[in-house]
Amino acid sequence: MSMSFPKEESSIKTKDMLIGAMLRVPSEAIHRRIIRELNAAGFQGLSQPHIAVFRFPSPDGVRPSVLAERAGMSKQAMNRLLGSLEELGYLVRSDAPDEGRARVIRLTKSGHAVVAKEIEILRQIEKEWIAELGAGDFARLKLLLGRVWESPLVR
Amino acid sequence: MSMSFPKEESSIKTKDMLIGAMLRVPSEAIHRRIIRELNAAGFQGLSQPHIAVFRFPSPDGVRPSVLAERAGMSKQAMNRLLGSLEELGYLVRSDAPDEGRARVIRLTKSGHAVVAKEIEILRQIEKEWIAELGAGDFARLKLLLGRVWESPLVR
DNA sequence: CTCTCTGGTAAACTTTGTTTACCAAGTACC
DNA sequence: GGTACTTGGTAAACAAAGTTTACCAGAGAG
Repeated sequence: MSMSFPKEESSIKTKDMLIGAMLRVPSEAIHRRIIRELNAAGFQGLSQPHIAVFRFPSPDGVRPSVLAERAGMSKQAMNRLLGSLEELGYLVRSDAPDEGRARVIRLTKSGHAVVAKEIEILRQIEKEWIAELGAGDFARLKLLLGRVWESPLVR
Repeated sequence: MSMSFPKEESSIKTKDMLIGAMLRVPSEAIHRRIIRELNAAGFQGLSQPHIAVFRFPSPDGVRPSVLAERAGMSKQAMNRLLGSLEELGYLVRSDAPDEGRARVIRLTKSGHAVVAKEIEILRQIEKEWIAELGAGDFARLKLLLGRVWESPLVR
C-alpha cells in the first residue's frame, strides 16, 4: 500500500468546526505540498523532519541549539538532522565563528536554493489563495493571523 | 533534558511571514496544548498519535480504514493505534455491525469523555482568541478559514 | 588552578510509521 | 454451486526519527 492523502467527506460542515481543525487542515496541506514540490524540484533526500530546519526564518548563521529550540526538539535530534543535511550538501556546521565556543550553521549554495524554492512555492500558494478569496479577503486573513501571532496566544 | 516549547524571537515581523508559518505556528500551539491539558485532566496514556483518532469528526461508529484515510496513514498504523486505545479503555473495535464484513469503532464512556474534554479545551481556546481579537474579528477569521476549507485549496 | 556552566556530540533505547505478507468474508462470474 | 477477485482487517519485519543517558571541550568565576 502506498501513502495517500487524507480524504475529507463533503458532508462535514465548517459551521461545526472549531478553530483547531480549521487551522490544522490547511496547514498540513501546505506542509505536504512543500515537501512534494521540493522533491519534484530535484532536492532529493529532503523529508518531513528536514523541513523543520528550513522553515522561516532561515537557519543561516544560527547555532544548532537555537534551531533545536525553535523546532521544539532536543539538541541531539536536531544535531542528527543537521548531520544528514550536511551529508546531503545543504549546509555546513562551521567551527567557532568568534563568539563563545559555539558552532554556526552556514547554508551552502544548494541550501540557499532550498530556501528560495520554498519561498517560491509559498508565494505560488498565496497566489492561489488570492485567486480563491480575492486579494482583499486574503490580506484580511493574513492580518488577522498576524494579530494572533503577535499575541501571547501562540506561546 | 526535558522537552521544551519552541521559543520565538521577538524580532520576527509578521510582515515578512508567508501563509505557511502563519497557519502552522498557532496550529501546533493548539495541538500541544490539547495533549497537555488532556493528560492533565487525567486521560493518561494519550500521546500525539492517539489524538489523530480523536480529532474532529468523532470516530464513533466509523470503520478503521476510514480513520486511516482521514489521518493520512496506513491501515496498519491506524490499527495499532486503535489497539493501544482499546487497551487503554477508550474504545472497542466491535465486530460486524450488520453491513459488509467490516468492523466499527465504538467509543467507551471514557472515550466519549475524551471527545467532550477536547471540545471543551477548544472552546476555551476560542474564548481566549475572542478576548484578544474581539468577537467580530474572530468570527471573520473563522469565516475566511471556512471559505478556504470549502475550496479545493486544502485538498 | 579548579569548579561549574554551556553547547555540542554520541550511543542506546523507544516510539511510530511503512512495507510485505496473509487471512477471512463477500461478490461476481461461469 | 464452485472458483477467482476484491475488500477490510491483521501481523511481523523493518526503517525512520525522536528522547534519554552520558560524556567531552572550552569559557568564565572564584
